[in-house]
Amino acid sequence: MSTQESGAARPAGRPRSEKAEKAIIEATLDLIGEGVGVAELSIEAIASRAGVGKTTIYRRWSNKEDLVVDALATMKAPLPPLSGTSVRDDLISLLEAMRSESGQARSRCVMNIVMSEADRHRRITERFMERAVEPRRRAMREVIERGIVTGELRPDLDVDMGMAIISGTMLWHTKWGPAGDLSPELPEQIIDAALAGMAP
Amino acid sequence: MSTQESGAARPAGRPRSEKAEKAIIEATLDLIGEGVGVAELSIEAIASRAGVGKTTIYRRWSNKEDLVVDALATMKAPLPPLSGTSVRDDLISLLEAMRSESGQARSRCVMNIVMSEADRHRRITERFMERAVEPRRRAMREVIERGIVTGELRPDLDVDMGMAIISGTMLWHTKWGPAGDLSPELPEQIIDAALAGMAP
Amino acid sequence: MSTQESGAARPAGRPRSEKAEKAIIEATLDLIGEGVGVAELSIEAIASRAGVGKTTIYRRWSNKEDLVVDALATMKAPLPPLSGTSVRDDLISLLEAMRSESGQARSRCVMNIVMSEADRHRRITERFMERAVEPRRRAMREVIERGIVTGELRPDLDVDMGMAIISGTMLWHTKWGPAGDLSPELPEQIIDAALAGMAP
Amino acid sequence: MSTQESGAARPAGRPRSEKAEKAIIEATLDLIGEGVGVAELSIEAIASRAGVGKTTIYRRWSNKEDLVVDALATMKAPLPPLSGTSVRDDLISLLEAMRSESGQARSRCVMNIVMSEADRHRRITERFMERAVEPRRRAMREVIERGIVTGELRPDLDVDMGMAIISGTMLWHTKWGPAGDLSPELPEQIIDAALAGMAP
DNA sequence: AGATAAGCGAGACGGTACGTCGTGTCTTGCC
DNA sequence: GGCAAGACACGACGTACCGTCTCGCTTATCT
Repeated sequence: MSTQESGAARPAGRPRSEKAEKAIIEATLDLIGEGVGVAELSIEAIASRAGVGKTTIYRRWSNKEDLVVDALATMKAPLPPLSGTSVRDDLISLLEAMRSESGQARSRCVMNIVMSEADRHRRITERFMERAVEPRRRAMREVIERGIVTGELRPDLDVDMGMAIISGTMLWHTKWGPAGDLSPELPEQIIDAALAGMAP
Repeated sequence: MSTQESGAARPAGRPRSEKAEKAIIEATLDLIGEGVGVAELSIEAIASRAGVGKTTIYRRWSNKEDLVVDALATMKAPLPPLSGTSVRDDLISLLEAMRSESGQARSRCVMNIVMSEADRHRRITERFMERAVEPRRRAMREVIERGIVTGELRPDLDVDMGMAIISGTMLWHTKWGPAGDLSPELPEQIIDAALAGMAP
Repeated sequence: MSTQESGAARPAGRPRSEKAEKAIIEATLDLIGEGVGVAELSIEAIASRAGVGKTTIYRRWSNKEDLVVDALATMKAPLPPLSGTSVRDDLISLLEAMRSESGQARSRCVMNIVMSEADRHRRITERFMERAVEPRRRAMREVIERGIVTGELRPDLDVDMGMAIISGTMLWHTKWGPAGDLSPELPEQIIDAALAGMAP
Repeated sequence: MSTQESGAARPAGRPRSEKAEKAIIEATLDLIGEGVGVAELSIEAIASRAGVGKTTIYRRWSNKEDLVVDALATMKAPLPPLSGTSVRDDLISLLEAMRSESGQARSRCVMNIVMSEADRHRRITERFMERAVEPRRRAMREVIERGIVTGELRPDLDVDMGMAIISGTMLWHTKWGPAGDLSPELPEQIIDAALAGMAP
């Protein structure tokens, strides 16, 4: 990596340490992954875990929300490859990606935060949705619309409602389903039940 | 009333004030209703709003979680009267009850807490589910099972999955749907979409 | 102990328990004797040690100061018998009484309180002086005045100043003298030194 | 002074504020000067009056006693200039200094505390004695020893007893004398009475 | 090479809330 | 009506973090 970007006007003085920045983000996600909520998340703990002074954090983010927004935004949505053989298979793949991700502590905690802070810290939710949820949403929409075209799904299907049914049912199981990890058969079961009302 | 209850040993000293207890619970729900999360919820603020000393709170609940558990548990589920004319009507009534409740700030905040604290404060969720969610769940199950008997629903319908679809889709709209209040037509739309896959 | 005093007009209801009263006073003096100052002296501790409810204390004394005043007032000044053979002997007897008393923890603590609360709780001091100090003062004054009459002391002696010298010197040794108990020879030494300036 | 002491390792981080330290000490003495005893002396009140956080106090002194010890230790003994013309004049000067000081509320309260906490908080007394009482004691001893050399005082005089008589008599008047301020003639009267027994 | 300037770890700062304890008052049921 | 027990509103305790502010360095660029 070049130490001299040609185009940008560089401010005087010592440049900010990228290493510190990464350590801070990582420490934040670490703590979140341990189930620490936004409120309990203490800047002091982040600083200490990142081996960094508090000033170094506050110099970059003016408050905790901003930091969390940026930290969560680094979580990307690893879209599964879709075989394209059938709508059913692709939808199952999408749900299976969600299911396996929900098995990881960090992802589950991030999801909790995103959902729980929806009211108090709207920006956290918004930014995260845009970066991490929207791509999946788009993928699911494409699959469904393709299904309508191919005749696998009813032509008068309300796409939004269809997506809501699939995602919502999955969400329901994640939050209220029997404790412990989700069964591997769940995506298939959900899709089959949902398709029953969508097939022509 | 007899001054001498035979069975229970009445403890010595001044009995605990029911008034104080109610004021504390009410103040807690008030603050929660203003969007204060469990973490930001300060015992000092509750005490002050309830016009009560902190000791009076700590005498009853040894920690914040216990208090919140009890406070949320007082939120009862006002089950709507079900006409019983058809499965469709009854399910719409159930969803409509949820929709109108989600319009109230306090209920919405309570729901947020219950969902967000699911990991950190499992007991909050458990107790609330048992007191407030389970009755509705039972009602919905009865409606669906009755529908199977009357032939309004497919005889081989997986009741649990059916409930997950309906509740989950509603939940989805509550959390991720277009901002602002839910449309009054939503319950009807959801039920119609869901029934499409459940009708015989 | 009779439960029925003949003469006094008796108020209705159960008479106050003399036993409780004594226990309270005794507990108070006990605690004071352990070096607990007026401020640290907790009504709760007194009640608990006396095996008495707090109400029983507050029914009799409206505040801590009143209780302490009464408690200290029960400490009497056991004036030593004065041989009367000589002024010197009598003065030594008086100081010796003070010396031996200062060896008892309770007396020493009481003295500390009386002296230290002089400003804050003037009534404590006043009442105690009147009951416990004044009699000794009077005794010493009589000895000195008798000495003037008998010619053992200078006829132009300022009696008040003489008393101040003797008592003050003793007080000084009590508070600032070498740590530990006062030497048995001290009274004699003080009186001899003081009489040097008082003899004719 | 060099800004770079070679030997001492300067601790990292922001140095402690001398201003805060002084404000705390001053607030403590202020409150003591208003007659607040050690027990009633609340750290919260000191912090508030000093415009300082409680932490800033606890960072320096782990308990109230330590703080009071340091606060009282800053009270210096402003020794009066001694003319040296005669033992009598010098002793009167010393007593006069004590008298005028006892007119100031703060000094009087400090004295009360030092005397009353002698048992409970021995360190308060010890440190204060060393810093504030010992210098005066030394001055008085020098005057008296000089008097013995010059022949103004008896050669066989017990110096310690002489000091006890003078200081003790003064102390007596301070505590038990007629209420209100001490008479301006008192020092002269005491010294004359005391010297009567010390002159050759 | 030296001056200038911002970033850095450390940690003190004025605050707020914590959960505990003791205050003086009150409210029970028993005596 | 006295009594013990103990709940009550209140306020100080000593602790933990907050977000801000100095410190003495270090690390860059610009003379």
